[in-house]
Amino acid sequence: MKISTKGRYAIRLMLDLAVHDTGSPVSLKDIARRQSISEKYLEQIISILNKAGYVRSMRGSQGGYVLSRKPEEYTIGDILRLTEGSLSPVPCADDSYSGCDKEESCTTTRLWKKLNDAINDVVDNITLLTLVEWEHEEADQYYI
Amino acid sequence: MKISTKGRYAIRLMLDLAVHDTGSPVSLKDIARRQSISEKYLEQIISILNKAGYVRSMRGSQGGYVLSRKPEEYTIGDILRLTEGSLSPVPCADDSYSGCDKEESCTTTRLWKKLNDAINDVVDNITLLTLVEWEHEEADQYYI
DNA sequence: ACAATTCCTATTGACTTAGTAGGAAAAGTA
DNA sequence: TACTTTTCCTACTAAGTCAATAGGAATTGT
Repeated sequence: MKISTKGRYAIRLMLDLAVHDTGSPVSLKDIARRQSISEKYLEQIISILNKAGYVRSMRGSQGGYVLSRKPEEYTIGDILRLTEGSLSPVPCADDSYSGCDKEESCTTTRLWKKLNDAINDVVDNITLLTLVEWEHEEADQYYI
Repeated sequence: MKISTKGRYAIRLMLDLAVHDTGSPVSLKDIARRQSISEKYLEQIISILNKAGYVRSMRGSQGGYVLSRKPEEYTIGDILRLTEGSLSPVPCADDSYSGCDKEESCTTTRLWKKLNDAINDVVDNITLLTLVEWEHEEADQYYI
């Protein structure tokens, strides 16, 4: 019942892009250094985000990545589902599931759907902007 | 982000015991047949529940298992944590975690803790009795 | 004695995870 | 043009997890 590093790093990557959004592209090298994550591994993760249109890339020297939308337009659920696949705790609680005849009794499915709803309720109501704001709150504490 | 068959089967196993609690022990063979799960695999799972004192066993002919407490005294969270380990979606959102210095920024930890709380809120407020009641509700629908 | 049952340990094939590795292609700069 | 920086793409791998299967020992009611 774990979210893998792929999903967790994707969140940190996107948050890093949101925080360092100055108009000019941000290189993976910088993100990797700031987040202490292998640049080579981040390459694979951002490639998923790139293909899905979540980020835009500029190749070559001085190249890098920028968010293609505003931070408030990405939910955490979007990012996690893209990188992790379905967040449903069991296959049969997934909306796109269609193989449950007698395998799971409906009683336990009802349980899993409740759990699924609770998870979605969190990740679909927190956006990248929320995380940026949280980060600022944290920083404020040092000055107040 | 999946609950494995071990945890799911454990829930179905305990629910089966709760539903078929007539005082006399229920054999794994019967449970395996009713739930369409390999008896050998169930052995391993119920062994965990047995060692934790969740069920009591009677060996030999006419042997089997009975719940050691009342259905309302088991939460789904108890059963899942026992069989699956921690339900926390990431290591650092776990209460017993103590290795996070700079690895994860506190911002994302705050996110994972929210998710963790949401998950626990569901599984710790549903008991075996709840599942039994749900099962009866389902059955009722055929007669009303 | 026998059958049914729990108990215990080992093994296995498939899959997933968390990267590492090497190099091609593109683009800005000297 | 040559060089450097950067993205892009594919392949590989060691370690671990999952979901069982397998075989047999110990116990107990009939």
